[in-house]
Amino acid sequence: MAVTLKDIARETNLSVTTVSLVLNNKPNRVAESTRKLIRETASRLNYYPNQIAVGLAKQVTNTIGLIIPDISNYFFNQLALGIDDEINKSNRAIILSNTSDNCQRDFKSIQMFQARSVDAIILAVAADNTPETLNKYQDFIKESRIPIITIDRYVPFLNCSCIKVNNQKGAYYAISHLLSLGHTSIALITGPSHIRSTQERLDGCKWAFSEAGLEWNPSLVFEGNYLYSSGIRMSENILQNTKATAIFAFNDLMAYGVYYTLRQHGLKIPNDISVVGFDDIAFADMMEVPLTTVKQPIYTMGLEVAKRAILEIEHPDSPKQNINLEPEFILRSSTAAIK
Amino acid sequence: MAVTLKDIARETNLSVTTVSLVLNNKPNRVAESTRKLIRETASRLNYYPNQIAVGLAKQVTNTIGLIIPDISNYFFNQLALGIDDEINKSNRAIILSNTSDNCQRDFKSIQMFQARSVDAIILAVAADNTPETLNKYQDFIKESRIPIITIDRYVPFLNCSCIKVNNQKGAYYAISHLLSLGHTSIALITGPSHIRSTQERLDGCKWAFSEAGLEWNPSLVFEGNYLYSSGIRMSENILQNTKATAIFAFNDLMAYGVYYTLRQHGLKIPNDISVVGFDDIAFADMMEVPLTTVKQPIYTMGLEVAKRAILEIEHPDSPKQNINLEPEFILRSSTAAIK
DNA sequence: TTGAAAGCGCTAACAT
DNA sequence: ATGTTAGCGCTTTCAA
Repeated sequence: MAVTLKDIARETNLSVTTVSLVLNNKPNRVAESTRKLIRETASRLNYYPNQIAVGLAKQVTNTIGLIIPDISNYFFNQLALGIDDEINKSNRAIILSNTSDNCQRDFKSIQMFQARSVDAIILAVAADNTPETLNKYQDFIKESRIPIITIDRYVPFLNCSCIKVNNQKGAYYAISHLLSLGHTSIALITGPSHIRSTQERLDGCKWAFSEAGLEWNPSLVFEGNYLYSSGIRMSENILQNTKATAIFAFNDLMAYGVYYTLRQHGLKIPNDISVVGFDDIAFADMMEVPLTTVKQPIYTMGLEVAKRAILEIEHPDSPKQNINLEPEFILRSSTAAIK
Repeated sequence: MAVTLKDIARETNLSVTTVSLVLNNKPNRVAESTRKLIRETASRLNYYPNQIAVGLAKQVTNTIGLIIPDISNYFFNQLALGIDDEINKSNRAIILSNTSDNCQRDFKSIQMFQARSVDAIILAVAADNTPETLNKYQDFIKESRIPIITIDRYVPFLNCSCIKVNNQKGAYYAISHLLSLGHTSIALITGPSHIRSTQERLDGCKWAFSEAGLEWNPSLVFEGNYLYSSGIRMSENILQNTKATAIFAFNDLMAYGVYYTLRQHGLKIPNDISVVGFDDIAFADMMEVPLTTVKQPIYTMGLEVAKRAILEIEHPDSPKQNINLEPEFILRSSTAAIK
């Protein structure tokens, strides 16, 4: 059994109260000599407060719950890294739940985290939502007395802070770049259309097109699901059904799927076709043709969301906030001027 | 404030004990009618037991601590996925700590997890160890009343279970394959030599060479650090200082570094030089030349270590166990017979 | 300057 | 069949 306050109290012939007071640096005027005595025996006995007991007594657990769809996805593990680094500074711990993009597990995890009295929840909602399940989030969050911060995937009408990248602007950068190279027939591989970030990126594309005075062409829009395999599938479609000279995939994973398909067809990037991605996942420079992409400041986003969570823990009444981080256009070698 | 047992007791005019008994399905003979009443009001009031209080009372938190060097590393996030999936079945939670390969944070995390009364700790020790720090692990683990399971990186003399892949055999597969293709001048890019898994893989290589009646040639051994960049650096060395016709990198990341260097030098894989990796990280099929490698059953390892942790929680006296999982040789396109 | 006592929400041994 | 009581390890109010 670990050393407790009681042990120190017995050892020093003082009360548990006094020991607690001293070890927590409370402003009570405890004699300097006894302070010293307590401190010394505490460190001699290797005392470390039982956080479970502290949690019960103070109703604060110094724990933050993190709910994400897939920790093996670069985006989310990078995020987790940022969160962990920030959380760590304040001596809190993070308790992790992986939902495999199943929103039922979102609900289950929120409940479990509440039962464990986490101080805040950071939530990247699962992708398998329907309008009905979206409502359920509202119920869960409305009743929650602990702050919930959503990340990346904004859920409309949810009264909680949300941190994400400025998707419109990112997509706008991508399309503008391709337009500036003379491409006008640009195929899009999007994410699921019910996901907010997909819609936002789509908006950014439209914005760029309309600014250039170009018509919006729905037959160049292909709905993917953000997975590698759908990049392969959709680019097959694109090759068969369009004369696109460029492809903008709504994330890098799908862009690499495009790479695969083009390789199979003996087409060269960027000479035969230009490709742009979104995210800037790690292994861009491992590819034979480094991918031009829109970089999301993922790690930074992790830091920010953690800071935000801590802020809402410490100031429960602070107004909810929507934070949009700025994307950055990264020019590499997968795009070229049209011939 | 959440609903407590007391609320239900008040609502039903029963004692907290009775309510607790019923809700925990204790074999006390509580009248069926009151059971029903309690169950109904509990679900009506949306009762969910406070896990912190349960933890304090039972000294069991249903929480497992996970300490890993780098969650953004494919190996570890795949592991985390397996652990999470297994843990989840038993309604436990996982509390995560990322050490950035800094062993001081290993110690800090172990301490924190103890303070939080986790039921078990799963530990992949940080890579920055020295003989002195290795001793410190012993102290920490000897004094720990909660089971600690180490993973992947075996620490000698540590009295705790360890789960990892059979590194010797994996390396043996890799070298045997290259030998069978007629390569005899095979360069090795290893990990840090003080890491156990490096030593084991080295052993496997030696075994294969000696079985083939070949001399061990230390000038073909290059010490890397398991990072992409060191794959690049070491393969530069190899090209400059050896006449190797094949390279076995001790992990895939470094193998991709080799890809990079060879590309820079205009060398073709596998015609000019053969490359074998270790791990089988996700994006093998995203590469232009799919990598021949030794697959570690990482996800399975996650499941297994979680099962082992649960077993040691439930049977604290079960003897410690060293489990070696079997690697699998994956033949793709990065190796060819010598010309 | 220090300590007693109540309480956080739950469990469990022991009454009744 | 149900309730009383003590206790898990800590914090905190109030009293001495």
